[in-house]
Amino acid sequence: MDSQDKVSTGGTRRERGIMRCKGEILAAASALFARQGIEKTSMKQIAEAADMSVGRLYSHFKGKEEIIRELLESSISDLERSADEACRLTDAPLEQLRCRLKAAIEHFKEHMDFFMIYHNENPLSCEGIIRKEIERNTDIAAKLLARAVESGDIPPEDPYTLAAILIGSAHGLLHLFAERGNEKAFDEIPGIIERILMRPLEMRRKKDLGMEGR
Amino acid sequence: MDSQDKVSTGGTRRERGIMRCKGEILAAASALFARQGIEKTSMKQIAEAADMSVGRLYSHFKGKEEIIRELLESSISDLERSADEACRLTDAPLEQLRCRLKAAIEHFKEHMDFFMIYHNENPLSCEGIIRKEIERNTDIAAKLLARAVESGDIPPEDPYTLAAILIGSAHGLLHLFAERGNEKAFDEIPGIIERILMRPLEMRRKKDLGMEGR
Amino acid sequence: MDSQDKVSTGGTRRERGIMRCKGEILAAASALFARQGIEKTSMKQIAEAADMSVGRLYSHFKGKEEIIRELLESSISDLERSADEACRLTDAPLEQLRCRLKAAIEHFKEHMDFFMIYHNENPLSCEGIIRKEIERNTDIAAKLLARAVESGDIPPEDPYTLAAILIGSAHGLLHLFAERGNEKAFDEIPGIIERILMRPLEMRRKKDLGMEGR
Amino acid sequence: MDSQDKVSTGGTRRERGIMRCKGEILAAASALFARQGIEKTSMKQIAEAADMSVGRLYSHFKGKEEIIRELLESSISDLERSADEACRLTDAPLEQLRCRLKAAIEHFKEHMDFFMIYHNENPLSCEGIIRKEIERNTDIAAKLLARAVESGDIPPEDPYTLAAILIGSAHGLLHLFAERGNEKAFDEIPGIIERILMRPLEMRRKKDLGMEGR
DNA sequence: GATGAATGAGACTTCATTCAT
DNA sequence: AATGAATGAAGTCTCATTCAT
Repeated sequence: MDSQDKVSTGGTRRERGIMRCKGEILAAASALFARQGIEKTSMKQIAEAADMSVGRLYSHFKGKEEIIRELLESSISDLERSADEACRLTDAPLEQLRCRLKAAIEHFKEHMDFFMIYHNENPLSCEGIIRKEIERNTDIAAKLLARAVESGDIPPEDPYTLAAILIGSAHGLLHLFAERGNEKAFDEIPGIIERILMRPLEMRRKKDLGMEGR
Repeated sequence: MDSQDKVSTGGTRRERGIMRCKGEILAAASALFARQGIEKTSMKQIAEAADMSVGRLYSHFKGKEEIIRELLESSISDLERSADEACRLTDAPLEQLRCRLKAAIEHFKEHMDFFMIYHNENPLSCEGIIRKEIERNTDIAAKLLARAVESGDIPPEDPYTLAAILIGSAHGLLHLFAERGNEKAFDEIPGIIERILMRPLEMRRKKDLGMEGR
Repeated sequence: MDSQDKVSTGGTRRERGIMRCKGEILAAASALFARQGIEKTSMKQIAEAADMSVGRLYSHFKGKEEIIRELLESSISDLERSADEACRLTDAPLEQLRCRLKAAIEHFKEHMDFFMIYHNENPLSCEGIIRKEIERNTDIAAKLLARAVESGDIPPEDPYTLAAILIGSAHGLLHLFAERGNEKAFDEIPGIIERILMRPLEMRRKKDLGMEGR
Repeated sequence: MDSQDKVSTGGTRRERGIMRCKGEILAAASALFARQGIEKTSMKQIAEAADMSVGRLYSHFKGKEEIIRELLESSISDLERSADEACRLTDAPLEQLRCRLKAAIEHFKEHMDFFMIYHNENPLSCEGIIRKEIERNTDIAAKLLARAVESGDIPPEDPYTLAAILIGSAHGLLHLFAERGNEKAFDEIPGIIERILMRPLEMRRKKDLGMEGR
């Protein structure tokens, strides 16, 4: 369901061929970037990994920069789509946040190459695409949290602060488990965050309410 | 009290000149690394920023690699020293953790260049120095948290999980405030973490105890 | 029949193009090395002499070291092949020695660039390739001389001593004639060595035998 | 008795100091050149080996080139002086040749550093000083041999040819023994050359005379 | 369009030489 | 005169990009 798999749908046969080719390039680049970093990966290496000539890379992309940008943008848009789809079934802000978090973590688990790039690469590289995505994510989370504050689900904390803590915690746990080579543990992250972060927040609000009720 | 300022003490006049020069190189490199990343910074740029010839860099450092290593190692050891000194006055594990966190954040605030490098650079670069430091910090925090669990200060959660959340949250908040160019807000981070993470943890434990007490 | 001329046989058109290119690089390098020495020849000079860009050199060779090694090794192996082929028709050790000497001298005459490198270059350079070749040649000559001693063709001198004298004399004469720019005189060297060195040696043996015969 | 030891004679105290200093530089350079080659030896290395600053090298020599030239010239002039002195006691050309050869070999044995430089270094380097010395030596030997031919001591061969063989043989043997690390064997070289080269030459002449006598 | 050899700018590094102290 | 830090030219090598086939 991600960009590399999208190659076989729509367009003429030629267009599909082109998309397949672009997909192969991006897949090869992704694997190399994840393993050895973007800067240390040369166009020749990408061409060899994608089993094609260097020249063909330039038929499909303007240059290395564009490969990086397109890879990051498509990966990020896949990630966003996953998150967006995951929270369609509910309107409750905290529920949406939980769904988005779970979807994002699942996505990383399924796309470890992207995870490695996203977590290891300098977020300033390639015009700050990664940095912008982090900001964007924080924004979305903060808006949901603002609604949760308004509706009294959680105490009146600054939503951006809460978002930063939430996302930072998730990153920290992903890092910890990835370091240990224990990607299966990714599944536990939503539960951990629920127990350590979300429930206490909600509890605090309920307790306050209970006290107010007297 | 950090490596760049240590320039003016001890040694002959010539030695002090040498140390000043090394300091100037490291300062110039630090600023460039922070702004544009390590890989994108050339020896020529460092030399120009430090207002000297390229050759002089090689009188003081074996090569680019050594500049990076020395900069990171001295910065990290400064950071560690700050943290170690900050927690000397207490034995209580949670108190030590709070002190270390506060010291680290203050250190980052005082050394924004290092902060940018530490937070943006690929943690695998330069033999994984940054990665090791993150692991080391997680280790220290986890050990303190383990003691806190044992002594019943916090509920029996996995200490590494808690450490990852704590440090991840701090990173997230640092990132948020740095993004906004609001470094003054760094000071609020310990309070935020106290309120959102630490107190609920401790409360949960006390409530449990209270319930047990019945 | 030597490496530079082997260009036009076998392979696809492209492969032949590549071999031609390698050949041109080796030819240009050979001429420069002969004229001004290996160390004093830069990659830029080689590229200019071969009428190509510096980068192209690195498409065909890993670096300068490899150009030197490949040039020396192929030249030396050509020399050895010439010598080996020249002595196939006889089994008599002294006859083989004469054939090898003649072939080597003819080879040098045909490949003056290689001769200059072989005779002028520091024999320790490039992992001692030249030094090893000299040793190897001395070994071969010494073994043939040992057989000649055993079979009574020459008096019982130490074969390595004789080999060193033989090869040293040849080198001395090559040097003398090369210095004078008189490469045609190379042809006379086998005759000279025959008259001054070989015949007296054989004569001595025969005289001894004659005396024994009484 | 060579240039390095000459420092303590003549001139004012200052001049002697300067000469001592030059001698130390040349001695240090000589050792380094012998061990690792001229090109691979840097001015800094020479200064360190001579236990002085780089700047001082330039007080005594115009540059690296001049150190090389002066070292080679003084070493060569020592060698020549040894040879010249050795043949003062006789007028017979062949006897003079024998004395010169013996003196040269002894000189090499006593000054292995110079021997290594003389035998390994590219004879074209430094304006061809080594090459000129070889030519000069060949000239001297050839002139003595010409006299020997004239006076009927040896048969009427071309004296330059004989000289090249003689010197080439000596070089070959020096090489052989040096390679084996057996410098003591240098002493045997005059005897070997006598037996293998000189005596047969003289014998041939005598035999011819004897035959003529009938 | 596809190929991959070729280009050439630019990175890192070394070192002979200079010069302020 | 002595020092050795500083200079900067020059060398080796890499790699994104181009272009003839």
